[in-house]
Amino acid sequence: METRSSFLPVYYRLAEDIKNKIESGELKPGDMLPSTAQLAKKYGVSHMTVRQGVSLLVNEGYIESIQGKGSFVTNPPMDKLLLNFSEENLLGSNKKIQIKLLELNIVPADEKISRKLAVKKNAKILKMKRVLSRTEGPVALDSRFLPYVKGLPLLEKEIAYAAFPDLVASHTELFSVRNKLEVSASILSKEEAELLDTKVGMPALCIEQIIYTSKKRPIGWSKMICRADRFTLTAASHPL
Amino acid sequence: METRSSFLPVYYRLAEDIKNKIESGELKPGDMLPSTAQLAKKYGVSHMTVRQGVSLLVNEGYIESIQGKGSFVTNPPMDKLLLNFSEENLLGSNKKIQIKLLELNIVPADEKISRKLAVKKNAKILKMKRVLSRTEGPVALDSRFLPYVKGLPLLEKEIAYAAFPDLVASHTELFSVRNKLEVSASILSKEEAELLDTKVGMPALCIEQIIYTSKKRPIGWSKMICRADRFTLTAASHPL
DNA sequence: CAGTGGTCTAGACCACCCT
DNA sequence: GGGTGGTCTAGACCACTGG
Repeated sequence: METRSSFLPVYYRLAEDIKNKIESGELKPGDMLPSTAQLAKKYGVSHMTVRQGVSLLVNEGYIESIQGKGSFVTNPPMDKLLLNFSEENLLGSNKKIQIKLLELNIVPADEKISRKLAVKKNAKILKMKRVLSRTEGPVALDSRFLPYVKGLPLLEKEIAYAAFPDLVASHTELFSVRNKLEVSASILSKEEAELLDTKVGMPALCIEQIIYTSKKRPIGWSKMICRADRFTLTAASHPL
Repeated sequence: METRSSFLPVYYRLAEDIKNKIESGELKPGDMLPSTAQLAKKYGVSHMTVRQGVSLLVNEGYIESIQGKGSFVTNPPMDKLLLNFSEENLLGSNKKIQIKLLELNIVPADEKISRKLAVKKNAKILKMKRVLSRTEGPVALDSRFLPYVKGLPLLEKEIAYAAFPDLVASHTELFSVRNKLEVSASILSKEEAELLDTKVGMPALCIEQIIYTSKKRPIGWSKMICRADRFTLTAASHPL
């Protein structure tokens, strides 16, 4: 008749148990867990089930297991942070997003582009330039470059609204991929300031994105200039 | 006499096998994997071993498993990025790092600090201010604030050189767990420019860090102003 | 219903570390 | 050696999906 507290898997409860002991301070970083055999006995489950639970904690970064020695509580690395970067995120989840396409061209690769995209100089490059706005006004100015592939028409809607990685994937017909971000700061030029409806000399976050194929070939480059007064990047340590 | 290509676990080879099929395009995002039973038969291993291999791919973000339906190739999310932020990283791995402690004080919490650290106004706050330099000169100016705990002396060496999360943990004797970052851009003030050996009006990356206990209580706040011409943040999508 | 992934077992064996 | 984690099995049962 007792209402069981767990409709959850055993290995999961075991993991929660240990996690609680860590967060309450009963187990401190560096401490060794009971051996799998001991835990198996204590919880009345099999060796494999214990391992499944402990593995979960290893994946979550709470525990480090060392063969032949034991499993130890780690002090979770706080210098590894998860950064969420997408346009929805940037502009808020509202539908009050305005995107204006300023330019859409095929241009020859100049020095810088050919370096960034690892293509020959004067190779055909699809270039687009957009202004992203929220209700209160312009937030970011975005320039995107990708190798032009003939016979792959893109709808203007798609060009304007697709997230960069998706756009790159759809234009190049290559799958999956790596995304590398570089974040810097700059000061708005006259042209940038006008497009972003503010004054020259204001500070801006400058976010460069390079999209790679599975084997290191760059297939897309994007540079985003964000008004610092209207946008900040956030990141948080680990999943926990 | 044949040299076996695998001194690696079976589940690992199985995972690599599938991974290769994904990266070569043989398996596309959305495709369903063979069922665990089929894979078990094909590779001549047990159900559990197959699951171990597939789970690995799930953890790495290649596969999504749905109970009752199947396991499917995902198009890996490119908006989730891993950011590495530490002072070694910031200043390069060299030992040519110079850290100068400009200020070390106990100050009463002002409006802003009391908000950031969720303490009462005028609570005692340990404040320190540092300049971080590489060989070519100053890179960043760093201000750190944490609630003062009496009877916890800190060595000056420690104060100057410890990573912020470590410092916070050691001063509060709490196991800090969460680290939240906020990245913005600003323009150097006269004072900042002097300390960083450059001119007023230069752009700077502005990185705020807040350290939390396991249950959301803020126990440390740091604000770092980085010369944009000497430092950029980088992040990359997922593990792969 | 049959087919899928998810959990769990009881036991075997291996690889590694320490003493 | 004895203790640790890591791999693997053969089979049982459950939970969920879909026709």
